Amino acid sequence: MDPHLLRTFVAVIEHRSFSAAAQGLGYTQSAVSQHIAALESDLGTQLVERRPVGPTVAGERLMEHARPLLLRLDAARADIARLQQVRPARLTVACAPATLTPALTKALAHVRATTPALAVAVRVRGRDDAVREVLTGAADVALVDGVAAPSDPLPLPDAGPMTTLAVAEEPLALLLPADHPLARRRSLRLPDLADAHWLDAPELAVPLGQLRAVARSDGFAPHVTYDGTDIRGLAALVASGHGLAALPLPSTTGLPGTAAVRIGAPRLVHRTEVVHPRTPTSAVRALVAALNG
Amino acid sequence: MDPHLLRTFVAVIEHRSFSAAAQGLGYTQSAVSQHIAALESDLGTQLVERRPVGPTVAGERLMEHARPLLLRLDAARADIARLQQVRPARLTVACAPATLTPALTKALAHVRATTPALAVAVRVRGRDDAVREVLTGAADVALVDGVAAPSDPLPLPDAGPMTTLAVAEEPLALLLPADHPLARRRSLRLPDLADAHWLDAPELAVPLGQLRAVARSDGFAPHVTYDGTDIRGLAALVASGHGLAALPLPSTTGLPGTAAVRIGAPRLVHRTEVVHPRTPTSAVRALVAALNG
DNA sequence: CTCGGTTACGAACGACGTAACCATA
DNA sequence: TATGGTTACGTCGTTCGTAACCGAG
Repeated sequence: MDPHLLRTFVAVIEHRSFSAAAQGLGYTQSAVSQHIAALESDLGTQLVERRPVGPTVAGERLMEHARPLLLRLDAARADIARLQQVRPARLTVACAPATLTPALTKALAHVRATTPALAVAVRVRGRDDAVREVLTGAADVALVDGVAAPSDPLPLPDAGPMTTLAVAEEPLALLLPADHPLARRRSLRLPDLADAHWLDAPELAVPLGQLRAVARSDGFAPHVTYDGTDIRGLAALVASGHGLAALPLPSTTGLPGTAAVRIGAPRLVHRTEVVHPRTPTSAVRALVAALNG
Repeated sequence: MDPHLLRTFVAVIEHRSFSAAAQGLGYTQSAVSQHIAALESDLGTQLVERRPVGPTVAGERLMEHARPLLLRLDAARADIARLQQVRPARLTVACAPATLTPALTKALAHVRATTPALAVAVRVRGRDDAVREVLTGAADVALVDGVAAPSDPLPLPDAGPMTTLAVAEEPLALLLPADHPLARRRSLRLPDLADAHWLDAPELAVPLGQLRAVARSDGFAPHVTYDGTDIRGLAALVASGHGLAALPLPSTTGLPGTAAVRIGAPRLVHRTEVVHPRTPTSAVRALVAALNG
């Protein structure tokens, strides 16, 4: 199970085509065919269905391993490379949409003021992508958010050693239409809402999967999915009755047509964490200090 | 970063010798030397210190990645292999010492009674080894224990997809000498004991690292380490004042010279979980059912 | 007939072993 | 000097690309 073969396998499944994967990888179609054949003979099973191209059952199982495997391989390489680098004149922040708050912008401003020559970049990513960029060295530090019990850590993908530190915990709120019967309540119990119509906004609001996990419930089925990162767009969907969404309380103010009700039970918080490598650059250390100070 | 090279690297670091690693792997010493040289040139850093042989800083960092990487590689192969197998005439249980309880032996008896031809094997392993054996297919199912907040899952190494299910949660108790000033108490607060003398019995009692994590404390420093799996041996050490140990309450009865006091705060439990692959054999399913029924 | 995956084959490359080499305790 | 890691080099296996092949739509 050479990583090259795994990489080819992943590309084939993603492109649903041998030739497209070959092009993407800079191989010939023949080489890709040979790679897949080698993998299949090594594992003793067919992994890819041809015409149309797609994973077999074993192939799908392999995919669950291949991606984290390749990620960790890249993470290991990046980790070693970081030990040798000497140029801390860059600070790239990968942050989840809901973490781009005044606290972050102020901290960034502070870092830029104290180290003027620093090239600062901010990129908004999904939670897992943000962590992945830190692991592979594409970003220096990530800010991710999610829901958890108070002072519990967030469940993050484990692809290698990294340092995580909580920077904020805010009450959790439910965003609902202003004219919703529950909109006047002071507080709500989450279990009562498991069967409601939910908006799944994985990039922006609390992912329903996390909600399901912390609430230990099978409910919270997505009714409508919102793939954007714009909170006004989410609010518009909520206001027009497409579903409910869980958000950090502070970011629910001033959203027209909606009301926010604090979630009282179970005791949950919206949590923001910084994630950075074990060997942070001085700029990362400065940012983390500014976020905490 | 070919897995072969990583495997060689790990062997070299473990054996603290190129030639010993070569022997262990079935290579010549020369090949091992070439493997290390290839890795070092690939990553652009020295990884191994020679004479005496040992990891450099970068090498230690690589070790943190190499082991989980190789484990997951084996897990992936085992996972695919399981999909093809047809012989469920074997049931190998890897269990942590404290999980070998009457509940388990009764469940095993039940499984053996209903499927007489089944070859049952029980092996006692450390927590991580037990999980590793399940991932690599060396065992069919693992029973592991640890400490956690009530109905929180145990922190297990994430080396691939697996199913975990809680089978028991018992109150946590502190084992101390019978004549200890706290021995008469009905209940104890854990934070008050962070600075006590602790026995670290990672194979048997609650690992101090887990205790430190759930109690969010820097204390619980190991005073004496006990590497055995025999609870009478641990009790003897506790009775003679070598330190305290946290154990599940039910297993503290009848230990001479010791007293057990329930840990009241924070609210923690000793938790036992079954771990098995996503594609359990029928025997595994039967065992899990018996454990829950 | 065409598109796309497979197979055959040769050239280039890489990996391993043998053996000579060299550095350190 | 002996032990043990390194280097040189020859052999063999592997991997890739070219090109012929073949099966499904």
